[in-house]
Amino acid sequence: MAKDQFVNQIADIEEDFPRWYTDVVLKTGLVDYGPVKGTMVIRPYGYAIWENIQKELDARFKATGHKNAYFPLLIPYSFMTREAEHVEGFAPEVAVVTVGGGEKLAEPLVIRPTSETVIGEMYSKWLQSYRDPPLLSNQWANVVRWEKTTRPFLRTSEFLWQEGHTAHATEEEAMEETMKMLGVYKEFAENCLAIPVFTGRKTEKEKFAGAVATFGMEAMMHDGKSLQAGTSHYLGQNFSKAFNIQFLDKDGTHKYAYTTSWGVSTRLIGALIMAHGDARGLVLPPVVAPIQAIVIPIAAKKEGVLEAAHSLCARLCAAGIRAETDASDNSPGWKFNEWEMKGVPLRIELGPRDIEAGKAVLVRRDTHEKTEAALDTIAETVQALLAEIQANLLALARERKEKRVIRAETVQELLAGVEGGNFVKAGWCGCRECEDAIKEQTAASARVIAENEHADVCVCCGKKAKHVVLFARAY
RNA sequence: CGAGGUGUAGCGCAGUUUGGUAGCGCGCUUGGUUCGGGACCAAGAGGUCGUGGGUUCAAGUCCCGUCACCUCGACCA
Repeated sequence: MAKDQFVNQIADIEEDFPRWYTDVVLKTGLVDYGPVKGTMVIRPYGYAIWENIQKELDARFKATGHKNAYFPLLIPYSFMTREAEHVEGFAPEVAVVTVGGGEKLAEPLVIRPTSETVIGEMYSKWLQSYRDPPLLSNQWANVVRWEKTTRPFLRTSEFLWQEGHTAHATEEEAMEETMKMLGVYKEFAENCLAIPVFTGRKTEKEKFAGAVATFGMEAMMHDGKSLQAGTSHYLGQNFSKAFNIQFLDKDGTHKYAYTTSWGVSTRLIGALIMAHGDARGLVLPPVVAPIQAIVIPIAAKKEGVLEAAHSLCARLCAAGIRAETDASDNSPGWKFNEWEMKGVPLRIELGPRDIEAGKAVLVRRDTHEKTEAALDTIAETVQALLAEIQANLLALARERKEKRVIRAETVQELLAGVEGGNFVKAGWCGCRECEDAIKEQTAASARVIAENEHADVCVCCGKKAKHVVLFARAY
């Protein structure tokens, strides 16, 4: 089969990955550009992925004791300035409302870039007694950050996310929460998105503005670059002091709480696309795929074919499978290509020959393997295949992740490594100068600090190494 | 913010060098034949050429400005 038979709609994934990405997100109907620079419209097919992500994550947040709430979009500008590092980090990219109801506002309002400040303000009211903590909230919301360069899902001026915010009585509990939620993210990424991730602490340079410590999960994309897929911050008492989040302890004294925040965004959809996509387009893991199985009637106008397709589809839906029938007038070949580009995990072909034989043809998106299945037991067969596809995608991503991590002893090796599309582990002395120098010479940044690993010397300055750091070029 | 590129029908593009009737492919509409890897025939609809100004008898085409988007880099969650 000729290669261009499949890919004439989108740029070559190996030749021009950025173009491939834009082609795919637009042509599969995930997203469209909004009328304002840097904004995106998340179209139904893309939003359905987000809804599936939300469903999975929300259940995990609730299982770990968090409750959903909603805090206001508009935040008094003065709130931003109460935490010194926070305002320094976010001031350059906030959107500010200065006029309301036709009149200039006495105090400008920030459109939230994140909600630590406004939630801190509320927590200071709600936290009174030592009996109150922990406060465990999550909100699903939009945030605005005035980005200079944008790409759909990866970096947009406005995006959707969840942000968890918690307040605890002790440092230990807050730290435990921070790590627990990082673990929740990691488990979700692997089991739902089929994306294995690297987790670990961020360097001072890379941490969240206002945090004591930031922990991140990093995912490897098709081109070997890294995407920060989620973060969990230990905020210490930075925000509790700035917003006076105190409680009266058993000993009769007021104590500042220890807070955390953690978030993942619609960027995860970008991660999904760039981690699993191939020459034909999207490859979506069944757990989050909007359509898990697409039924394609062959010779649909022949007596009984369309009816049989609809009834097969209804049977799958009844079994809890997200299935649809493509009853459009396009030719079967056109539909095969279209639904492959859209990343549907399983295609089911049903034609007159199949109906007569009481079977259907199943084609996997991940391996393109064709099998036949008896119509009587098709729901079970499909369920099993979807589970196999989910597992296979994770296995493939794991294999790539393991294969593409190398170790470097010199900056030259580090450079060669990232240029070859690898993540590179290297010793680091812990100083900012070396981190900056490495970034400058290799265009790679410190993604996370690797745990339980040892290196003798810093890859940059040759002094004694404090940590092993995972370096990569990043989105 | 720096460098490069692109704006012409819903989408993708040609036409701009050398100013002179607005084109092509896909898609769309109607009817018919098809259907197991992007089917075919016939007849149609659809464009103030991103935008503002200038030059000219005449501007998609030349000149100046401006806006938007894309890529790479810088900056940044």
